[in-house]
Amino acid sequence: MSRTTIADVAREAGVTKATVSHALSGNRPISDDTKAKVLAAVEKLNWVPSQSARALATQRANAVAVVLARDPDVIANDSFFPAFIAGVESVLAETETALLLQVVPDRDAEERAYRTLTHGRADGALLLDLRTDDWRVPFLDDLGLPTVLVGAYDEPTEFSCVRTDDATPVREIIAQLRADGHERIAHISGPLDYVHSKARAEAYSAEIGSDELLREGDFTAASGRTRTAELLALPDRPTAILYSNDTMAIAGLSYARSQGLAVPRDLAISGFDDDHLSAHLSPALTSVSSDPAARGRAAARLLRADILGAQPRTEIVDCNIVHFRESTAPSASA
Amino acid sequence: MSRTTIADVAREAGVTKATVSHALSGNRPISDDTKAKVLAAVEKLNWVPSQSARALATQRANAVAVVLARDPDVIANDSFFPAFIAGVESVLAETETALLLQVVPDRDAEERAYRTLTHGRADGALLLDLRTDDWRVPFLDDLGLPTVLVGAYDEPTEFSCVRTDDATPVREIIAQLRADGHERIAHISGPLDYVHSKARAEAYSAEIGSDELLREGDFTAASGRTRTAELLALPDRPTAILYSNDTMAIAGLSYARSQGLAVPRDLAISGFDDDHLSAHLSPALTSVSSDPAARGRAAARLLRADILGAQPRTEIVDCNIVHFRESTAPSASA
DNA sequence: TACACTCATCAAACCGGTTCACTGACGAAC
DNA sequence: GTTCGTCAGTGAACCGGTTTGATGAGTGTA
Repeated sequence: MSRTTIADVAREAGVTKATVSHALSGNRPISDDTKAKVLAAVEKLNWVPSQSARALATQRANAVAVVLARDPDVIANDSFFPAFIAGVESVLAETETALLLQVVPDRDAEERAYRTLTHGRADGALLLDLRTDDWRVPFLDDLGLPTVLVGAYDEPTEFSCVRTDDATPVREIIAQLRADGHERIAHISGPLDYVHSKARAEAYSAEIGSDELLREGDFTAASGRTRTAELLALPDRPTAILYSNDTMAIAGLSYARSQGLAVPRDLAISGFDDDHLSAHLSPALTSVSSDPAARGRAAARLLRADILGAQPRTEIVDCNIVHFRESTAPSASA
Repeated sequence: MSRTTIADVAREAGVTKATVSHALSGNRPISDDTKAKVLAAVEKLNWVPSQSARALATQRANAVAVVLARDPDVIANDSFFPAFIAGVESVLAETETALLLQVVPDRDAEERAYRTLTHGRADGALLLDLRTDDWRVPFLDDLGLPTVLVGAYDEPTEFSCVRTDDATPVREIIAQLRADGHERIAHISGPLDYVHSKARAEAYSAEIGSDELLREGDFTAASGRTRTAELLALPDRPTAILYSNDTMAIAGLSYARSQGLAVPRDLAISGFDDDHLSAHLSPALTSVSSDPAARGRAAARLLRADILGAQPRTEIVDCNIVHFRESTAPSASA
């Protein structure tokens, strides 16, 4: 089954390839008459233009890419990612743009991946898991690949950016905990070179006025457990812990319990990112839902605009909502 | 910055385009001497071949696709999908194959997506969320697109297939529950036109010998709650419920509790698919881990073989492990 | 010295679209 | 009746690779 090409359609309609192309794209005026003939031929032959030929001719891949340098395990346990992708897709679908996903093991592979992308595979990229002073930003700038940064990026940059306000929910949670009588409030952050971890940790430090009870985790359950153990072993242990994601919070909760502490009576716990199961735990986990789908939609729209040549701009998606649940309920003794 | 092409490399190395191509692909013998010159030129100019040009010339997109017709919400709450994708990627990365992800709203868009894919966008596809008598199977067969089915598919098919044995873990759980003294064991399934839901439900029915306590859910928390409520309202209510995924199980657990039932004392509960948080719930949820990453790897390998023209074959990934946890612990009263 | 036979390289065609410079026909203006 | 402008459509070049048939140099043989 040799596939039908635009030449077949042209022959069928009794016109040239150029006419077929113009009739369909509308780039040149074509009489309604021949336009109808072309459409009929397209229909009859069930023709679909070859994406690779079109990409070569137009220098447009009609695809955007997400390159992830994460460990497969981390991807699997991340509640942000799938929802974000779903949001991205909902926008891309409108323009028949495909989403290219690439997971790479190391920086070398990542550079190669981006290089290949720029050469006919994708028209733009979304940058996730931003680090402070991320090497990819100047690299992609160099490559000239339209890019949207997801997360805050403080260096000056030519790229569009989707940010959220992570400081406000942190302050809200701390305010509530204080109102409930907590004075020793700790924070277990994600890796501090991730911009979002850092933003949360800095909001915590600023509000509390000290880093004494700040510990750096890495978003895994194991680190949630270890850091929690450290904090609870302190002579003057915290009565509340704010975690930078739900996985660590739940691991912490389960450790605290194993030490005979009741949550929230002896220890208040809050997560971040609101995993879909968190509301169903017992105690239900206080967390911050951040509508990853909305951020995905915003990022996709910005990227589309960038590719079409619009000025880069920063969009703040105001989506963080604190859900206070049982795990931070005021203890009866307070 | 007009990108460098193979012609630039050829000029730099003092040879023709053809020689560059052969030197790199090894399709024709090229002297070590010129090969070295070519490589030096490639290095110097930092040349990366254009994927679109290559795709057009070779009729190979070097990409495979996953088209999802799911609701974005469902994607966001699915623990299977990200891990599966991660597994797929780990295999594709070896051959610089990209993964194309497309989320479509309806069947029309899905057909169009597949048509476009076959025309220069992708070399093959992975089919998820298989239904009994799925229209996509004959459709893709017609299109001639190499495809791997993920999940059982009972109709005769020319496609490769990655299956799992879902019946055994269901039987194991039921056996354990019976050993713990349960006699009224219910099952809340996923939509029964999904092959994996159906396989689980059929294993349940066969083992129990009756459909009296079988209810059809749809994998959402809401359905888990509703169906649980129905079962618990029965005059002779079940003392154990087997859910077809963890989300429904947790929703059911939380409903049962709201009705004053203790888990596992008054009601034993088991999930399926082992969400990463399930082990951390309290009570920790008995579930079946199914290693989605392993299935992703198997599917990607089969697809790669298919694209290269291998005979289609079915691979059974034996990955289902039942994790018995507190939610099905034998009640003290038993 | 002529012949066959490799081996390395070249030149051109090809993949399937898009785009641009050009042509021919027709109507309006002078 | 000639000239100009517009409009619809044509033909060829082009995008950047890969592939194939032809070419020429170099070696071995008769």
